[in-house]
Amino acid sequence: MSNRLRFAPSPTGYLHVGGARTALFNWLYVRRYGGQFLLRIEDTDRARSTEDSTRAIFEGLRWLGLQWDEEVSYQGANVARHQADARRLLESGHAYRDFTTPAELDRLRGEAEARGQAFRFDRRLADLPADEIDRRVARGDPFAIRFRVPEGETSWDDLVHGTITFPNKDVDDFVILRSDASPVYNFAVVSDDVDMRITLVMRGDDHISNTPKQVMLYRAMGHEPPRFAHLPMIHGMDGKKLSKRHGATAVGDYQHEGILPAAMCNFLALMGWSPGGDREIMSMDEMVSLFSAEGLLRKAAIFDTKKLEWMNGQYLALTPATELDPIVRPLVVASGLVTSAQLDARRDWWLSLLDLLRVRARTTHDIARQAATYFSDSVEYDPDAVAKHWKDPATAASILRATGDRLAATAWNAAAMEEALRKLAEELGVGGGKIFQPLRVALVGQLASPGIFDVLMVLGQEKSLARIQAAVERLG
RNA sequence: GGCGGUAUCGUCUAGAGGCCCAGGACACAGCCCUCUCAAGGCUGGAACACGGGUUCGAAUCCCGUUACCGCUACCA
Repeated sequence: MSNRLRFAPSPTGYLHVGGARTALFNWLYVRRYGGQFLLRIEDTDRARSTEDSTRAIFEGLRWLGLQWDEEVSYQGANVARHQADARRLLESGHAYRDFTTPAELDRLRGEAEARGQAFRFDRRLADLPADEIDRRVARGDPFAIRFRVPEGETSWDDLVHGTITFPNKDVDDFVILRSDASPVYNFAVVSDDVDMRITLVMRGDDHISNTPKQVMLYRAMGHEPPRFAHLPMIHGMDGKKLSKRHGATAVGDYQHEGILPAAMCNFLALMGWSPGGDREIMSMDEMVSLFSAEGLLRKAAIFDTKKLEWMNGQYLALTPATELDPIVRPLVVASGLVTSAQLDARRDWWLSLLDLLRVRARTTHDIARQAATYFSDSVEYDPDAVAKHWKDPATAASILRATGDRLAATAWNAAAMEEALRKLAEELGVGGGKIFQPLRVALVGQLASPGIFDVLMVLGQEKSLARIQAAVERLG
């Protein structure tokens, strides 16, 4: 039988990195072992669900490259089936009507707490004579439908944890259909997973305690439960569940901070899974072929953005300029210094600039930021750079004047220019840095840049000479 | 409280009884390379939660303790 896995987020926010990781593993599993990867939006909680977050989930998944098979399903559209399933459970005796009101339940819970005891729902509370039940139903009294948990114990063979067993006595008769006839989460999930013919449920391990309930529901409904794999949580740097306090937690945040989707997937894959050995940087294809359920980890991982950025830097260095172009281009165009058409007109030049910058950037924003000076007409001088390399204006001006003269008389190629400037340094009796550094400030205004001859080449003769001239004037 | 889950450097992890007085990566520090910054190379500090077993031998198996996390809702 072919594998059918699903990712089932509730649209109550954005696509969380934890959710993205879960989606990624479901996707990897299907890619590796074959089958379908499905998406189900769990929007039964009308009050908290929004279309915006549904859209954010789609966008996040698409950005990461996790395309789902078949049509998206919406849990909210399945309520009629949930109700029918509940009714069937009622008829078969696996469930019963409970007329206890929520207020009464609250009272009982409060009393138990006051006594220092754990509140347990007592089935006898709902144990009414049949004619009394009929009378109340006829009268229209509200009731919830509760599942009758059987004697014994419930266990399953978890793909990541091995066998997990729960004594049934530890699980209360839980509500499956509220008095307003809306289904409760644990029930809707089972009804939907049965309907979608899900074979493996891979989700966060915060659902482990829900699993015995779901397994019992499958059996009561006459179905074999699917397999389960409970993935570890992702925590923030303080070891607590990742939340807004930890800063960026939505995959969209990272997209906007200039992280590449491939880097994000690679990083996420390493939270809760390891290919074994020392493998770290892996393309999507490599991850697919390396993925295995055996490599799934049990321990919660802490999300370390420092390592994500490092990894992104690795990807930037690995990604050809032609692939970076569509990502970085909108960023530099947004700076207003250049138009997309102008970039097209000098495409080779633009790609070579990207090549220069990508190897020393950690995010695509770093690239865009550093690219700005190559488009602008004037140079913005960083005060620190000026203080360091133009410390003595007169000396700086004279060196720059000499540099400019020499460059003007040299063929505009890196090798020739390097030879000329090194010769100049020798004549002046100084090290190369004494020339290159002031020159760097004149050309880009910054302490750091790509190699100075690369900068000269990419800036071009006219612009370079003009900037040197401008620097000399400013210093003089 | 009850039940369940987890436990290797600050962080991500390798490790499936001897190869481990524990390896790699991020971060940190130092050095090298070098026109700067990255990248790269080298070096350093840094961990098997604790206590009992089992075994000739345990990070690896068992038990207990502790800590953390989750569930314990007519939330999802």
